[in-house]
Amino acid sequence: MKHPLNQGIKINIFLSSLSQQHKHSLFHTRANLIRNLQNSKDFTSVTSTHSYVIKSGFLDDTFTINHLLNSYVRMLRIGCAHKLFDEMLEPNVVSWTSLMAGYTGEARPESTLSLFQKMKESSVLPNEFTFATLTNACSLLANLKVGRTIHALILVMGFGSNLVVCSSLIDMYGKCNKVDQARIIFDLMYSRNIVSWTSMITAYSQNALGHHALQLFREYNNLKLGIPNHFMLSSVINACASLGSLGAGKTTHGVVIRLRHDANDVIATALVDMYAKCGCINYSEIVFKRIQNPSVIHYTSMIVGTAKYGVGTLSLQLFQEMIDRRIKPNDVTFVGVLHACSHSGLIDKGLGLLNSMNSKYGVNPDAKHYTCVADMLGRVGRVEEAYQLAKSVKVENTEEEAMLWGTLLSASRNHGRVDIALEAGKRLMVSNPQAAMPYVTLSNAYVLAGDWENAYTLRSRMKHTGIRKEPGCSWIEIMESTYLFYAGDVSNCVQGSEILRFLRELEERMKERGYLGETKGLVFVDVEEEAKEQIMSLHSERLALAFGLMNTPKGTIIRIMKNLRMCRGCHEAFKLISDIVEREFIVRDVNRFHHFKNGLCACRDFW
DNA sequence: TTAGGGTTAG
Repeated sequence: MKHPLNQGIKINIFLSSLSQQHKHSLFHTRANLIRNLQNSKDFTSVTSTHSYVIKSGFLDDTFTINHLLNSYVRMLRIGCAHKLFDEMLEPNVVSWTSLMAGYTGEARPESTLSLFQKMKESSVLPNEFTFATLTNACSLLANLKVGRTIHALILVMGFGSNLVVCSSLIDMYGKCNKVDQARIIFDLMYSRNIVSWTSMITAYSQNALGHHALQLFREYNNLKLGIPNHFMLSSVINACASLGSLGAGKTTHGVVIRLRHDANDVIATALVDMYAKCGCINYSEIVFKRIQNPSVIHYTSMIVGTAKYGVGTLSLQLFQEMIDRRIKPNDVTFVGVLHACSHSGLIDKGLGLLNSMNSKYGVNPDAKHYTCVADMLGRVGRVEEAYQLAKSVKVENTEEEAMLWGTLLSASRNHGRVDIALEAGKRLMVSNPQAAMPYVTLSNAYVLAGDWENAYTLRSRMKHTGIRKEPGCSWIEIMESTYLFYAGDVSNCVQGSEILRFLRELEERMKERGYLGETKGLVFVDVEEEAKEQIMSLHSERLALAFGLMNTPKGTIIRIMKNLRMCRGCHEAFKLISDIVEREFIVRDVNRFHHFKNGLCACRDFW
C-alpha cells in the first residue's frame, strides 16, 4: 500500500536536489497554480491553468493534479476530470474520491459505485471522505439495499463512529425514508458537528416530520452549539414549508435576515418555496425579485409555486421570462409549467409545450412529464386519451408507475370510466400490494358506478389482507395555533355549527357559478367505510377551508386551497374562492408583513 | 485537495 504522504515525499526528494532559489520558485509556482484553480469561475480559466500546469512540469505532482481534477469536477466536466485521472501517475485517495464525488455530483451514482469497485482493486485505501461520497451516491440512488451494503463495509473498515461518515449515513437513511435508522446513528455518535445536526434536521424535514425537525433545531440552539449556518437554516425553512407553517417560516426568515444569509441562493430558493407552500405567493414574489441573478431553480420554484396557487398564466409568463433571459429550463421546470397548464385548464398550451420540450429546449420528456399531461387530459374528461398516453409511457421504477397510474385511477374515477379505473387499480396493486390508495379509489369508482358488489369485494379483500388507510387530515395555522381536522371528525372544532353554516353558503355560491363538483358525495350515507372516509375527508377539508376563510390571512386559505381536492379541474371554483378571499380577507397579513420586513418578528419562538 | 443544502406530477 502507498503511504498517504507519498506525493509529499516524492516532491521533497525532488526538491532536495535543487538549489534553494529554484525550490522557492517551484513552491511559488505551485501555490500560484493552485490559487488560480481554486479561484476559477469558468471552464476556460481551468483549461488555461491546465496548460500552465503542463508547461510548468507539474503533471506528475498528485497534489496539484488533484486540485485540477477538482476544478473540472466543480465545472461539471466529469469527462475532462476522468481523462485527467486516467493520465495520473499515482492517483491517491483524494484523486479517487474527488472523481467519485464528481460522478455523484452529476447524478451518476452508478458510476460512483463502479469506480469504487475499481478503487478496491487498486492499492489505494478508502478514507472517511470516500465512504461519505459512496454513501451520498446511495442517497441519490435511494437504494436502501446498496446503502446497507456500504454501511456494513463502513463498519467492517472501522469507520462506523467517524463523524463525517455518520453524517452522510444519516442523510442516506433519511433519503431512503428510514428516519428512525438515521436517528439511531445520530444518537449513537460520540461527537456531532453542525453537519450531523443539519443532516438529522433534513432527514426529518424530508420525511414529513417537520415538527421533529423544528424541535431538533430548537435543541441545537438551546444547547448553544453554535450559530446556524445557511445549510441548517435552509433545512429549517424546508421543514416549515413541509408543515405549511407560515409563522415558523417567517420567524426563520427573520433569523436568516439577522444572520445576513438572505442573499444566499439556496436560502432564497427555500424561502420562495416555503412562502408558496404556505400560500403566500406574494411573499415568494418579493423574495424572488430580490434575487440578483435568478437561476433555473429559482425560476422553477416560482413557476411551481404560481402553478399550485392556480395562476397558470403567471407560471407561463415566468417561463417566458426565463427563456428571454437565456436561462435554460430543466426537467423540473417542465413539470412545473405542465402542472400549471393542467391546473388552469390550458390544455392546448400544455400539449404544445410537451411537443416542443425536446426540439426547442433540449429537454427529453420522461414519465413525470407524461404523467402531468395524463393528469391534464384526465381533468377535462379526456380520459381515453390519457389512458392511451399512459399505456405508451415507459416507466423506470415503481414510484413513476404509481404516479402515472394513480393519476389515471383518479381521473377515471372522477369521469366514470370504471374499466380504466380497474386496469389502473390492478397495476398499482401489483406494484405495491400494501398501498391503500388503489383499493379506496377503485372502490369509490365502483360505488359511483352503482356497483356495490365489487365495492364490497374490494373492501373485504382490503380487510382480509390487513391493508389500512391512514385517516386523512388537514390542518391550518391561525395566529400561531395549529388546528387539525381528521377525516370525518369535527369534534375538536368549537365553531362547528358556524363553520357548517358558512360551508353551506359557500357551496351555494359555488353552485351559482356553475360548480358541479363532488356534492353527490354527500348522499353516500350507506356506503362502505373506506368510501365514506374519502368523502368525509373531502368534507373536512371544506370545513377547514370555511374555518380558514373566517379566521386566517389570505396565505393560509390559499394553502388550504392547494389541498382541496374539490377544486381539481375546476378553474371556475378556484376563481370564485379567490374572489372571496381578495375582497374580504387580506388586510391583516399585509400589516404583519410590514413588521416582518423590518426584522421585528425574528427570534421570537426559536431563540 | 476529497463529506452536508435548493425546484418535481396522482
